[in-house]
Amino acid sequence: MNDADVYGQLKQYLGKHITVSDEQLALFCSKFKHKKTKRGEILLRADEIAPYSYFVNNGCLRVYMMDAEGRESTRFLIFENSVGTAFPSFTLQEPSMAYIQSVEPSEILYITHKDFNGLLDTFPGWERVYRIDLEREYIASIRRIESLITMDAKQKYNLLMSKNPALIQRLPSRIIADYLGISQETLSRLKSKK
Amino acid sequence: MNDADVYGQLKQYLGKHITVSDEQLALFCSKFKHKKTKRGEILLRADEIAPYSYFVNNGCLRVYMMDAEGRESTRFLIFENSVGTAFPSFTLQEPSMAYIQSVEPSEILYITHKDFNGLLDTFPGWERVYRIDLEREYIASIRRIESLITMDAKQKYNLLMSKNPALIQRLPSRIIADYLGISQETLSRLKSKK
DNA sequence: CCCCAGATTTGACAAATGTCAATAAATTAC
DNA sequence: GTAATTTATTGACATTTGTCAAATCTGGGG
Repeated sequence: MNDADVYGQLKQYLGKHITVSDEQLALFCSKFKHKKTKRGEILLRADEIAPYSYFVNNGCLRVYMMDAEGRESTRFLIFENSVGTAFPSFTLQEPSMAYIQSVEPSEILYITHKDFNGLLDTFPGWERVYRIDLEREYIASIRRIESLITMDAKQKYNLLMSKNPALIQRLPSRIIADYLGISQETLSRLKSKK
Repeated sequence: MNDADVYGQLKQYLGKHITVSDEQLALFCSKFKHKKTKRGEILLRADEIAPYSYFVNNGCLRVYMMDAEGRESTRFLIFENSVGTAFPSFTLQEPSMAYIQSVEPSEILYITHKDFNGLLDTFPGWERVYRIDLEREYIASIRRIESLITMDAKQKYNLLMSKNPALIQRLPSRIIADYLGISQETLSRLKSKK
């Protein structure tokens, strides 16, 4: 894939919801910069204000918290062809509770908060696309809350298996465990028993 | 409060974000119907498609799920001066996993899905107000996910106490417990110990 | 104002999950 | 390819939380 293609997936993502001219698309994409990350690279640290929102071309970003004892909890995962960041920090421009890490070597696009908000004011249809995306992500978070307040460890794991098996194959089980809010030992036992 | 005033809070809510003319406000409000509910009244049952989104003038609505054994889990609470519904069902117009119940005698406004979407297309500024509200609620849900995957029962209760003491005073502890995803007995013991 | 259904508390016990430590397996970096 | 490092598994045990049952409390409706 040459440099001219790095915006192809972003254009497709936008085109799924609205139809815009090629010049408009080019203008939209010009706000995004391109970057390749190494495995394990940290893109944001806690207490920093998230400057960017990311579109993942390939690879995976992980938004996670760390407690005083160094224990990590994965709040969110961002895979190919989706947008994400440390959402509260980016949106409110306040210090982040979370880190962002590239769990795989990834190829990503990123946009500043200022440019992001600028597009909302100036780019026709972008506020709608973003709003619909927000609805989708909010619904996903509601489903996750439901599973967290109603299910035990095995049920949560089985649900993830059925809804997102790719995630389980792809990520180390340590991350699966702290995404589900259980210990790695418990997860390991679930896998062998069931 | 007479009938002419039932839209006062909704107008204030809208006015917090954008400035609109009185006629526009009146048009906006005309899409909302007014209703008083009894304590315990069910507004939506699981498997129904949520027809309405609600603005609560006073009182409190509760969005909850019920498992096969009849155990309830509170997904969401909607207090005065805020908007809410069984969000996934209302937004996607698909059968709801959740019930909506009025936990107190309440006074509410409600709007159909069709009118809600109509306003997004026709009412200047409404998509923005709604989008910003979505961001706020999505952030709240992220915070809740964080507390669910990182905290034990006592920590979750203490957090709720510090962030939302009114909620604890106002609602029966059975509901507090299933909002936190713990049993009422565990909650009762936390309260006496700490 | 009283009664009663529902809510809360408490006790005894069971089950689920976490913690710590040791070992085994896998993956990365060189 | 191999050593070094991380990751995953397993065992033993502690802790938390859930479950069921009974007793007590409470507040809303008549």
